[in-house]
Amino acid sequence: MGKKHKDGKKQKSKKKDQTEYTVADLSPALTQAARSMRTVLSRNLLDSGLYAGQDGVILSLAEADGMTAGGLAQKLGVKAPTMTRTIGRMEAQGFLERKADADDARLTKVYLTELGRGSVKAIEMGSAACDALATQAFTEKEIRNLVRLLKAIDANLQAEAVPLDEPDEN
Amino acid sequence: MGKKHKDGKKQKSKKKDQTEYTVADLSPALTQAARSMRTVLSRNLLDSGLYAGQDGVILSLAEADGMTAGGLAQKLGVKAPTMTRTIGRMEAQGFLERKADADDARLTKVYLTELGRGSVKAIEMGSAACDALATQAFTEKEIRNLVRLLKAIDANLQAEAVPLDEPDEN
DNA sequence: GAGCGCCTCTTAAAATGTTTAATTAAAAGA
DNA sequence: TCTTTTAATTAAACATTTTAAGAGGCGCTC
Repeated sequence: MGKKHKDGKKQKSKKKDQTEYTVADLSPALTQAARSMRTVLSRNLLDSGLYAGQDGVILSLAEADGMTAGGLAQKLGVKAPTMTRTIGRMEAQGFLERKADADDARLTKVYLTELGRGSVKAIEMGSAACDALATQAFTEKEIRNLVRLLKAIDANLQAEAVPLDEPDEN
Repeated sequence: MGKKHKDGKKQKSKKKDQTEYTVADLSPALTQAARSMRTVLSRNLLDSGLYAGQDGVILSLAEADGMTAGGLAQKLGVKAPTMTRTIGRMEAQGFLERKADADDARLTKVYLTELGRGSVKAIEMGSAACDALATQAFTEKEIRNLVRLLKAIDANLQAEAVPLDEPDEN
């Protein structure tokens, strides 16, 4: 950018030397960090012919091949039609294939193809490169704590966002 | 066959009591946490008639009214046409208005309307509620460290993502 | 075993968000 | 004056997501 940043452009609420973050800084910081990571991840994924959002499907299947479409949707936090569309696109790209379940014909099970299985390593490498880049100069302890807190945030929010079993009558 | 090593030689994701997270767990955890937060934030924002992504514009203008369209785009990490579109939608909704700069007619400066100014508090409250929900049972120190690390991640990724001055031919 | 309800997935329609490329307008400089 | 650069917008294209509605199959009850 051609602009010059002045040093003391604004000191809204933080000490100039301490950076006293509060809980109010969390959502913007999390949003921004996730956006930056998605940008870098997308760039890495493009080399495999994948779009952002598809890598989660591949990795989930690499861990448990033959998941149902609904299971994938739930695991990745999207609605069923979204997953149908994503799966359809990825099937057209040759990364995976659908097979009807033998026992229950309502279920659509999703399996990785050879191409899909071959892309797992590329995805993991791209993801690892992104993670390494993001955590430059972090200690292992910081990384462990960071992941732990992120997972706790997710659990806290999902507990509120999805009141799963609201037992009315049992 | 599709499964990975089943006996825990690395216990990367199978152990639940130890939670030995590694750097490889970062991007999925960050992605998931940001998705959950966006979901909750969107729900809170809908009460104000705002969509996700618009709150950043309001808050930026609340801090510095009269920013240019380009400045908003840069601050929020989107391209100029995206910001033009977002501003246009929000202007139609009555949250802000555009005015040409008096000195430089190329610049479009953006100002909050009364409606926009009135929504600032609602946004901040919704954001604060989301943050509080997300950080249940967190200590203040954990929160400070978390925000600090998230900002560091963003800085690390942006430093790589935007190789600003790239003198290609000289 | 026929009908009814429920579950799973898919299709359809609509809205948002994003990008690149091209266009318009205005300032800056030679 | 003429050329170049800058800022914003428009246009075209595509990805992602959602809700609502439809199609098909399973299980249970009578």
